[in-house]
Amino acid sequence: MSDVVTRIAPSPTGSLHVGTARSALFNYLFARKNNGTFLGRIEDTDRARSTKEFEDDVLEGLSWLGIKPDELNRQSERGELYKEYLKQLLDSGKAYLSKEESKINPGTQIEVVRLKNPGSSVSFEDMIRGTITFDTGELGDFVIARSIDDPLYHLAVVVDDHEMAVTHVIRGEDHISNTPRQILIQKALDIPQPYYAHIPLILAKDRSKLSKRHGATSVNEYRSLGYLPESIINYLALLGWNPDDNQELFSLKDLIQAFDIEEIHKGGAVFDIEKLKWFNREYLKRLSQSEQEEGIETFLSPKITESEGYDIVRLRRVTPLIIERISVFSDVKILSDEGELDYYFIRPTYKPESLLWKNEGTLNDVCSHLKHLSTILNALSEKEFTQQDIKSAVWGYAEEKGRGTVLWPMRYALSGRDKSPDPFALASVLEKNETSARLEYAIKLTQ
RNA sequence: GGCCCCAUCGUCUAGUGGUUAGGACAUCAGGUUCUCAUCCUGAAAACCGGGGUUCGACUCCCCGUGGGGUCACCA
Repeated sequence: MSDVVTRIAPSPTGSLHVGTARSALFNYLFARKNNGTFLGRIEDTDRARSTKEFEDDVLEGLSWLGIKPDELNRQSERGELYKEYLKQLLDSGKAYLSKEESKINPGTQIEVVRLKNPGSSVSFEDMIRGTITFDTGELGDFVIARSIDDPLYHLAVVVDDHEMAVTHVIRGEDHISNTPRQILIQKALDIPQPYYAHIPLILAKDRSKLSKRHGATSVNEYRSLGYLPESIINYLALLGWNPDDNQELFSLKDLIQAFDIEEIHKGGAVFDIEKLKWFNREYLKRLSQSEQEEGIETFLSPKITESEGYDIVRLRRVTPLIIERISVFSDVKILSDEGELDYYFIRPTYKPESLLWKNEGTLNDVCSHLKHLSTILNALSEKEFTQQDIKSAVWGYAEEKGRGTVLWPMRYALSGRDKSPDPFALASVLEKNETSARLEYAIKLTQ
């Protein structure tokens, strides 16, 4: 086989769609697997709808995911090339100029270029689906350029894939019905046909093609929610492709190793955000402590970051506890908006009755428990104020008086919340001074 | 509607003629030091239907049914 060349050919008319990202990924994987080249080509022949902003968005998205093309081209810069091929087609009589009324601007006359369609039956070998046959009769003499200087998609694609020596066209299933047209152009130009592989579509929950109306579809949206590129890559790869074994976690390197284009499925796959979240959590756990801190900090509410008790040391201690409760960094925003993270940084206030375990017992009992706890904890040095040490110090007393009756008020005094991490973790994270201050506050409340 | 593609738990999937149809996510139940989360264990959950072929079909063939894609002077 000659050197493998694949390509991703997005049109910059929108933000990088997850489907485009997956097509790019499969092209990237196939190229790398075969020591080939992965090309990028901006398909901006529709100048009215293409923008520089979207182009940047798409390109940035791809490099963020780690699948940046080896080379990049823009169709808008290759006009001369298409013109040459168009002339060749015209000269050989395989295409012709046709004066007709514009469909876009009714009333005005334009001269489009149409391909003379022999109306033959066309078939091609799809690497994923096998032989696909079309009767091209119904296609008629379709338009391949608005004018000699203004090529349309099908012409540009065929010319570029040929000029760039693309060997494998790996693209979405929605292009299957475009393929016969492109083959017709290839035949008219007498240029060879690349290998085709049409990958299944990413579907929404209702099993239709995933589009904006179904919610977040662009890579950038997920990126700004704090999803990790590794998890998006991993998830997208497993949507429509699977290795032989039960392995689920794959780095890009692993994917190149394991990837086999023949194993890509034929049926579409529903995009399941829950599974994506699961992947994201797995990669979140594998992040370094400082990366975790940084991610958390960007989503913490101002109420917390601007509070007096907020500092980076506290954040550092608290990070593992937060990571345990989120699957995406943006969950931090949800949690902090709900006040679930306040107590790590801000001293809580609450009604004294809340300190009662299951609403039983008396405030008097609670007071004496808290006093005893305070004494025990004060006996510990700041260095000994670890989760383990605190637990061993308190455990005996809790066992003796009843775990709930002791632990609930202790935890509540530290968090002011019905739900929170356990009191030992809380105390060690808050450190000795803040812990005793909060206990003192609770003791006062109960007196 | 024409043409084309597809079809295993709710979802992603393993399976290539003989399996208790396996795994993961989600769900539910139980357990782990008070609550929450984590973690552990377990449970429920699928071969679209009908014909063939075959000693034997989830696996092969045909026909239905269902779903999807596409029918531009967009890409």
